[in-house]
Amino acid sequence: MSNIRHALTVKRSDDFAQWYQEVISAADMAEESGVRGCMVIKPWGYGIWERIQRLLDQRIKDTGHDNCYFPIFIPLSNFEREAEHVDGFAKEMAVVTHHRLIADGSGKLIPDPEAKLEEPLVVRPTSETIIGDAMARWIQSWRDLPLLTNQWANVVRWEMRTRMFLRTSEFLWQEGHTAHADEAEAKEHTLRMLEVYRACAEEDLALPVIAGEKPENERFPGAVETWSIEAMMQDGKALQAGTSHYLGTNFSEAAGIRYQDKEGGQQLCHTTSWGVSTRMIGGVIMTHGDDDGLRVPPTIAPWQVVILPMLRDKPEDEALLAYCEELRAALAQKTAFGERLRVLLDKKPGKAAAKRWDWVRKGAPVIIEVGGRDMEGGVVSMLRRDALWADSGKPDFHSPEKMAAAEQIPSLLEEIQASLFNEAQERRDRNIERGITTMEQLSEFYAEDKAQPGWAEVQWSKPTGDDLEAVVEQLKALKLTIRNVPMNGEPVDGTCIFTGQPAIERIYVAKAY
RNA sequence: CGGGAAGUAGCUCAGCCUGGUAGAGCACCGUCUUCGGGAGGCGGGGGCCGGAGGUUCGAAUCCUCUCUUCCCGACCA
Repeated sequence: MSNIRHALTVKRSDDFAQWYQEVISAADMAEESGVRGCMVIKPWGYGIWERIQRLLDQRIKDTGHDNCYFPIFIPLSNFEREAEHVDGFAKEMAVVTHHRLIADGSGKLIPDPEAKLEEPLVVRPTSETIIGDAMARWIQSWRDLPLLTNQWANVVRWEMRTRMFLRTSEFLWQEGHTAHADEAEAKEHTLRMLEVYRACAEEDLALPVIAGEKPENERFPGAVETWSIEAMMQDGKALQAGTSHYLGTNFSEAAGIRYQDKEGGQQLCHTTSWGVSTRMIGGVIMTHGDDDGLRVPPTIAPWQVVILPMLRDKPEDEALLAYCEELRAALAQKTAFGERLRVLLDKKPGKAAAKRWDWVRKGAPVIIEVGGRDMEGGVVSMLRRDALWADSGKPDFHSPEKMAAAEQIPSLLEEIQASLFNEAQERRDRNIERGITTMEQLSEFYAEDKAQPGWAEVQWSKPTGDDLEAVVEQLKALKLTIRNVPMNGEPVDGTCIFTGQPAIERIYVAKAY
């Protein structure tokens, strides 16, 4: 295996952080923008986001939500109404204070002091407050409930340390905001959307996740309950891939979101919010990427099948292109995952062998090369990106008959999707340690010399307030965080690893992004 | 935001210490030879050396400031 010449220069096992960056540039997904913490998302990266958007948007609509769009600028006073919320976001907000520039006399432009805004506007870091305002206007009676909305937008959080896709100052996301008549219904909805995220992550992105509730110290500012889906990356760290919040009446009180009930009384609404972002793409990279680049799950691959004719710049090319076009047209009629196949016949000049490696790095699920000899034999040379190498150390080409390939590919794509998911799930399960019952064992498990320890599932007594803070401090010393309390977790049968008291529930502990 | 490192061709970097206005490999363009494979020969294009000031006869090179990136930390729905 060691004689394989991989398509990337950095291996995961040598430097995971650098490998991650190389995948992004080698797969041509995104690049630096020159603006601190902001990236340019290139066609292949954005194409993956568009796929995620399309699939998730359908799931959101299927659960009764309507899309809308709210302003990117939020009046400062609007933001100030919910105290915890302000506290959580104040440190990382971009603020607009002027509406005009003026020449300073030395060829520079400066904000015009005469054009200072009466009230500063913050660039939205999230939209609970401004959507809460709208909800207060839109909701009059119990007949208006539940109010189920969603918006696709960009948000800005002035992050101190950024990483492409995982944490950028500006990122793209979807934020759902709903209002309900009572607590039970709002809580139920919070979990319904968590389940939507679980399904999206596992079925669309092939990311196995653990859904559960965040501990009190990890709650969204202003939330009563915060739930998350957590995925394990190949270096064993956890990635919070989506969150769903039950906000109680906190934002309703702040914005005056009230309705008249059937008895004629005024009631506060119970609201929820939930979001997933372009961060998901980072999760896809760190879950499915390998030493040859990205491997995109077929459901979210902009192109699922790429056909590369071995052009020679000679008259014979025409027949070869026609042969490839027949295959492309046949494939384009097929469906997989309930959608038409997305097939590219890559006619760009250049040798097929060189272009092949470009598509390997990008992670197109199926790559088909076609040369004159294939054409004579009525076959094609097919490569599975998720099973790239043969034992010989060379790319593992298969040679099905052309139309047979067209027949096989839909089920092959579904097989690839399942294979990527299973590989990730097995790796995750293999890297969850369930036998830890003391802090000593935990400390040993995460000792500095252990390369990729993964997660620990431990039992605890669910301390709150200062007691919880003490636990958080202990974990911090080991660079660990509590990820979540898994839903449907095993019953407890021991004592709390932190306090020694009888355990109440199980939690996942891990290093995290 | 603290500590460290770094910004020179599209990419990876050399040159900087010991100032004299730029180099390599890959990529790119042309051409020839190849042609079931990430090819080779020859020729060629491309850089105000991140930006701004300063020292100097002269700055990629020395000094100051600034911007950006990477690593570690703090912070982080």
